Amino acid sequence: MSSEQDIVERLAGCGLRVTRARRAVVRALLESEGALTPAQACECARRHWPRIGLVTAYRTLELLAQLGLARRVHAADGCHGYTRASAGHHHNLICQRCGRVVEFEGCDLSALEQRVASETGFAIHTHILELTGVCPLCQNTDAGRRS
Amino acid sequence: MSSEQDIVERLAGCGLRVTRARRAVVRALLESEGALTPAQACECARRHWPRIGLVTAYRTLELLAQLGLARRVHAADGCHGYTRASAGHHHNLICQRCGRVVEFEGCDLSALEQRVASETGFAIHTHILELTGVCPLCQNTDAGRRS
DNA sequence: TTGTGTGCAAAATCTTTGCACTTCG
DNA sequence: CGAAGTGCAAAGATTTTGCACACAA
Repeated sequence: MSSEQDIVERLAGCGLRVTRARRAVVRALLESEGALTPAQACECARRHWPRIGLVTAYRTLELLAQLGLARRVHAADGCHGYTRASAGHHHNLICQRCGRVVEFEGCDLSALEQRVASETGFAIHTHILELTGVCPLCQNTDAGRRS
Repeated sequence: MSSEQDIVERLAGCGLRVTRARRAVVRALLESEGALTPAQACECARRHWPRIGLVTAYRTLELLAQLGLARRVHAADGCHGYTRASAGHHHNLICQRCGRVVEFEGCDLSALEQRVASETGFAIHTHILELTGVCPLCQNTDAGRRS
């Protein structure tokens, strides 16, 4: 997973400014175990930079997502959450009980993609893949308690 | 793909009423090649039942999704669209140019799921998978024209 | 006939935009 | 200093809710 330092360097490398507000959003994402909506990210970021506004949370999450430093989480109930993202091709594994998000890599869908491509005639470019289940902590906890 | 008749029977079988508004939304979904947002579904459904209101489109799509007769489409720009869904475990293949949605089946992720489960300790219950690419029609059309 | 389902209007949310002020580089 | 970035307030969308009426069963 990227560190705050990595992200700061990445921003600077793109000619983007490293502001307090952006740092605060980045920290919120790194600290959170689960996905954050813009409103939640704003709230968490305020711990680091109280003056941050909701609009900046929206803009910063969108920016981080474009840079590949954050990723939208597609849950059954919507896709308004963002989570930190490592460099490279990764996917998310989400705990349906506590919301924790863990990354994994090494999805090998090329065989599937080839089969579907030849069956449908589509040229397949990319995919969305997310696994959902129950994390070890929640398994050890009798049904339903939150982390 | 389910026919209108199948869907009607499914509704009736659940003790739900088969109203004109519901039929109109079902037809809108079946006629559309791509995913429909509630607003779009409402507009299309009006061709069959002009008095339908937007609220009913929301409620009906949600209802159909719960019955497994419709499915949310998770695109990069959001997940506010619904598409028709066949019975059983299927996934969507989406044309990034014209928006056409095609179903496919036979995703075999069990090996991947087992590997990730043992690496992370999660008990994996389900997954979201969508492929994105360019459909045959759009491939034959010089960049960018819509169907 | 009866109660589920509907449409409408209004409320509640969520998201984007415009603009003057800050602040990073 | 200069321009990118921010916060605020307001506008725009989207989604939900309350309620009287309609209409499948």
